[in-house]
Amino acid sequence: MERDETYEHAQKLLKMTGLRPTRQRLGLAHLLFDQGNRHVTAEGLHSEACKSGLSVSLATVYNTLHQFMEAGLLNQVNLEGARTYFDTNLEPHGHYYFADRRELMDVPAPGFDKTALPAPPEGTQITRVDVIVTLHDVPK
Amino acid sequence: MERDETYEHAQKLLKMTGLRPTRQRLGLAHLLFDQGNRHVTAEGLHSEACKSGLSVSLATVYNTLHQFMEAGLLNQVNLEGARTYFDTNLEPHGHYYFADRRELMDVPAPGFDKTALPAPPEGTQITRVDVIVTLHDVPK
DNA sequence: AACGCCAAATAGAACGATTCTAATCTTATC
DNA sequence: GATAAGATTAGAATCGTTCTATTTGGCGTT
Repeated sequence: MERDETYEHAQKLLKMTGLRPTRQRLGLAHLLFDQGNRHVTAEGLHSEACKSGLSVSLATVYNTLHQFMEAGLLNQVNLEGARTYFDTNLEPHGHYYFADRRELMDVPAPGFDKTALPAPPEGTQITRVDVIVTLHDVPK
Repeated sequence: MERDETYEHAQKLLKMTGLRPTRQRLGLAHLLFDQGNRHVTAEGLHSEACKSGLSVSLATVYNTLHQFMEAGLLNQVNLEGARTYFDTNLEPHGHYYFADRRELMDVPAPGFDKTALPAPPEGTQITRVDVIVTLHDVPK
């Protein structure tokens, strides 16, 4: 019995967004959304895709990640060192950044209340709130 | 009566840190610390220095900003787009990021409690907490 | 004031992550 | 299966930043 490669779930997501279900987008959607919440970089996802046998260029990975962002399927996380991470968890939450390992983890309880923020200055509106807790290994 | 260019305050700061009071470091310290809290980028500070008649290279601005960080005179703020800002406000606080203007402002009341964060995972310690509230102009 | 040592400053090359460009290939439609 | 619009591609270009090798400058000693 063969492995099912129809990517039903990914198909459905793409249909929702109106993006054409190309081989690359399907494969990337599958990697991103069919295994629980993830934090990926473009480079990371690209090499993962290549390993899994999906032929896709780095430029397309960038394009696709941005399109998924636009479509509201992903969130961006910005942190030190120019590296951008993409997060499949759409709930409001914070992040632990394990600096020594360059890895991200959701903070279960962000410990801050978005609604408790002071009203933003006149003529502006809040578009995102990022809470990043940077961690280093304790030297022993 | 001539303008006083001895930069007393800057001199004092450099003495405290043990960094040699070179012309460049004095000038930059003066720009950074003698006019209230500031948020600067390396590029921004460099062009400001040039305009004010201080001859300094971009590399030196980067070096100096990092040395001031090491010395605890500055904090770094990381946000989208690979651009790093340096902040002279050393108190714990959050930031508004005016995305349309690419400008930073301190958030008077951060609206979160650092102590309310869950204990970090075993073997790690919190080295920084960044709270960034991104704002966009309201289209009217 | 001249000497010399070493830290600091410099220009420009190198770098990593990302975006752009122009050509080629796919997909959906007729 | 021809067509047009959209998607993918390799590689060049860009941005902010760091590195490198060389020159300059601060400062304690003669």
